[in-house]
Amino acid sequence: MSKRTGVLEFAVLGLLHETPLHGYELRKRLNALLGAFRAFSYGSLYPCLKDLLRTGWIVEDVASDAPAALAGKRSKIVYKLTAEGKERFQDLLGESGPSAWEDENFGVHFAFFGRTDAATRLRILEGRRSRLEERLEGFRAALARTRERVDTYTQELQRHGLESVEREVRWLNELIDSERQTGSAAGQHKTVPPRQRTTQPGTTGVAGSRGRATNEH
Amino acid sequence: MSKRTGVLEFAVLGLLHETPLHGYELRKRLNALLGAFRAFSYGSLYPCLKDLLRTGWIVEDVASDAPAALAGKRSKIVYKLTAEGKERFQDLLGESGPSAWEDENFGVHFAFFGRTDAATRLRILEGRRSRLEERLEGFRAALARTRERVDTYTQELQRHGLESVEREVRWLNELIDSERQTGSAAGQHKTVPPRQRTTQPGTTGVAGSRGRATNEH
DNA sequence: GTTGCGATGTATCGGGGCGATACATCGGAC
DNA sequence: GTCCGATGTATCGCCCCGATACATCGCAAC
Repeated sequence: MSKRTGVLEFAVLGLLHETPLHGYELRKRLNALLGAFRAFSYGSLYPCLKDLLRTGWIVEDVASDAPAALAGKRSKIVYKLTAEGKERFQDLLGESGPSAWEDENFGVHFAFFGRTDAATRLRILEGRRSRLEERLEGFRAALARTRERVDTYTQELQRHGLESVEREVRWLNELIDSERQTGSAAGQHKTVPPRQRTTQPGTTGVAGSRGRATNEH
Repeated sequence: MSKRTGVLEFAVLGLLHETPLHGYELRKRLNALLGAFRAFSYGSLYPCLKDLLRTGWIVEDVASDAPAALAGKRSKIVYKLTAEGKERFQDLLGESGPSAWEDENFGVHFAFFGRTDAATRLRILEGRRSRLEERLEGFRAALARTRERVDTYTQELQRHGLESVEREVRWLNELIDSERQTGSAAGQHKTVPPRQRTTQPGTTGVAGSRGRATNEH
């Protein structure tokens, strides 16, 4: 218990920040929130909720589902954020160091960009980009080193990975440009500008290695 | 122990199939072999080697590193494949069911395509593709469902993920076309045709969520 | 009207694999 | 002569996933 990287904690706190929820619904929103980035299972969620309960960031509430329902059975536990929990979430939102743009954490931070300070957003985006460029170097070096020494298909796999990261860098560049324009020029649009795709239609690159979820069972 | 999905076991067997290796070198090649697909640490490798030893797929050999070196210290344990290990590897190579194209396994199977039967290759590629197309449906549905209900940045994340999978499907399509041409027309080229990129230069999409490695520490 | 089934809902257990860590030796730079 | 980074072997804590087990609800089929 406890050490938990924080991504689950962060996401739960953020979701509960808007409205109290019970586990089942929470998980669905969680996996929608994080998109293809990653997906959590109950085996992670419930232990995490217990921790959050223990530390006092959230409290549970046996909801009278329908007001008219007779008391007794029909549990349905609703979790809601405490004042300390909100404070904690704000702290996490403010993070702009390397931990905010590492592989595991970037996705969540990005998902909550709507509630993040503009300067922090930009710093995270740029940190992420330089992280990926760093990795790109390593990839290119590895590709050059192993060329002619490994299987053709292995090379294809490496090239494939390389191009994915390249695409992700391009994606970040677009986002950074958007942020810069919005930030300096007009002062304050809602979140991100209309997003007129520059030229080529496909650019991104996150992709999920860890299992999609969506459909249970 | 034991239940091990098989990807590590598979990769180790395949690497050792070419030449005996010791742990350190094995890990480096492992992570080169799998490219951006995934990266294993010693915490996984050594326990796996123990299992393989136990089941008899491999044996260890205290290598006389340089022939002239005096015996005694300087351990350097070299692992080599047994006949049973080779057999096991062949069995794994022949797999063409769903397990061969699931997220966790597809990468390894692909990495060893050079030693895989052409028909099996095609079946795996096609299985993978339909798996991804299935997922695409879910994504699109989720995107439509959550639109206007979630954060702008969250939507961007979802779109990003969606496009990544779309790109991966295009990549698979190219590969499948290549396989088909090679297989029917000329009978037998070495592995994959010269790979003249059709039109647009960027297409792939695997990307790594789970940590790159390459640089230790 | 009851039978069945899929969605909603809560919860735990086993264990795979990662990150950190601890050592030890080697070759070369300074 | 010594410091440092690469080579090398190995373990431990623990996060998180997948599988699994229940229980209830609404609703459609028969």
